[in-house]
Amino acid sequence: MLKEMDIGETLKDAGRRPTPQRVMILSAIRGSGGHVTAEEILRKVRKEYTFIDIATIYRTLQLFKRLGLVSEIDLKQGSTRYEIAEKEKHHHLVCSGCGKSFYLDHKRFIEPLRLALLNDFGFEADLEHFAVSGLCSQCRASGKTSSNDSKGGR
Amino acid sequence: MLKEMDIGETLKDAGRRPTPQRVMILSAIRGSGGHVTAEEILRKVRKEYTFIDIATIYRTLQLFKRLGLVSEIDLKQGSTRYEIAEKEKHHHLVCSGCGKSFYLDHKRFIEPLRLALLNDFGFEADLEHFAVSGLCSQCRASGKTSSNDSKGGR
DNA sequence: ATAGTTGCAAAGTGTTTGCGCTGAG
DNA sequence: CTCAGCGCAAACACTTTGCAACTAT
Repeated sequence: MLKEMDIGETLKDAGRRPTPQRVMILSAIRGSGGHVTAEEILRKVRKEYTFIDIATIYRTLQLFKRLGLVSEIDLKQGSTRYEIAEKEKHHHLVCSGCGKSFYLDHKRFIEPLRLALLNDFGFEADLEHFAVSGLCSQCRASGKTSSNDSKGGR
Repeated sequence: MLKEMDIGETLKDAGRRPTPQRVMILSAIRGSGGHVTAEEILRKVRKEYTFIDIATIYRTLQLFKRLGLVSEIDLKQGSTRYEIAEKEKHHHLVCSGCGKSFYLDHKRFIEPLRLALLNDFGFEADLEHFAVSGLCSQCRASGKTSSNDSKGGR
């Protein structure tokens, strides 16, 4: 459970300033309970502070990424998403029916694959953070098909 | 071994014309021995026919995709790549050191994951075609680090 | 004629950059 | 003072779209 305080520390340690914008951006991500796009962060922060610009969001996200505060996920939904970095490696199942995403434990599901690739090919897979799309059980039950034609939605 | 002929059949069956552009685009992909970007196809085809436009490439790629002639891969390297569609499902290992990519068999490596997700979560993963980035054995041997900072390169 | 196809130019996304102004150290 | 950080506008890379001309049937 990181608290607001941390951002100050982390930023100062890196010789950066904990500006209001940065604090707002971080809490916007925190308050979203998941992974958000830059655009979504922009909208959230604008409720508090109208003048924030998308460039600031992107610059801040890059900074946060470098500092290990957030991590990036590409859910293949057009734009990159960001979430608060956690110590435990994990991935996402993204339902193309309802858009929801689910936590996928690394050790149990992904590590075996990583090891297999390493053993069989000597390939050191970078499975830091990725997303598997598909249909969640609910959507399957309600008879949706994997109408995942990408582009367009939203 | 599909031959040039097939494109004619496939297109005609779909009520489309096997135009020179389309033939050239398909053989450009074939002749690339792997997965290519739209831009790369453009360059290849232009050697034969200077006036081809990138829009035609994209339109044709969409058409080919719909007809099942090519499949799309997002190697996360900026632009989408395309390759000749094969019957056997497979994926790619993409080395972030040398850029090379390697074939990854579906049944052996990915199907187990798919089944696990289905059993454990009832999640029907759409693991059609994806790419795992990392370092190939050669690059590991030659001491490269996973300097995969994405964006920017080229 | 009719419908499919093309080149060209323009528009669209999502993201990044240049720049001058501001404000903390 | 000095440099990080900001908002703004413009640039960027990749992809899509509108349109008028063209072409096989």
